[in-house]
Amino acid sequence: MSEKELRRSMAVLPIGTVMKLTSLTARQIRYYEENELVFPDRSEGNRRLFSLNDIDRLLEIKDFIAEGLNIADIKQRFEQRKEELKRSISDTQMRKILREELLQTGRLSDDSGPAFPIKRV
DNA sequence: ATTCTAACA
DNA sequence: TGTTAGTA
Repeated sequence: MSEKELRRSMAVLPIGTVMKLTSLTARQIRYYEENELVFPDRSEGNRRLFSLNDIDRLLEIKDFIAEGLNIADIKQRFEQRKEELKRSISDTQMRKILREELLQTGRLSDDSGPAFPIKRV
């Protein structure tokens, strides 16, 4: 995972900050957590801590609600996206395996090397 | 001052 | 969803 992604997934924001950033009430934010739409961490004092990804997640939830979707609907959308991501990752790994296989066959040029062929003596 | 849980005139 | 009480 990249350094950038790690920062986005760091849970450091208290609910008050999240309220300002999302224009959601504390009640709504806690309610969405109750229904497993978001999963903030907890501090030692049992305070909720949100990450930037959580913020994005909450903003998406806000849009879905505005479009008239209920909690169950939103859950499904997120699960659908989850499956799509799995499928995407499978493809990536598939391509990787396929590429390596073609490289061994000596057909494809290795793009991780020089942009031009190296002359052999 | 903030946030948390639980509950509802 | 709002609001309020009693805490931590």
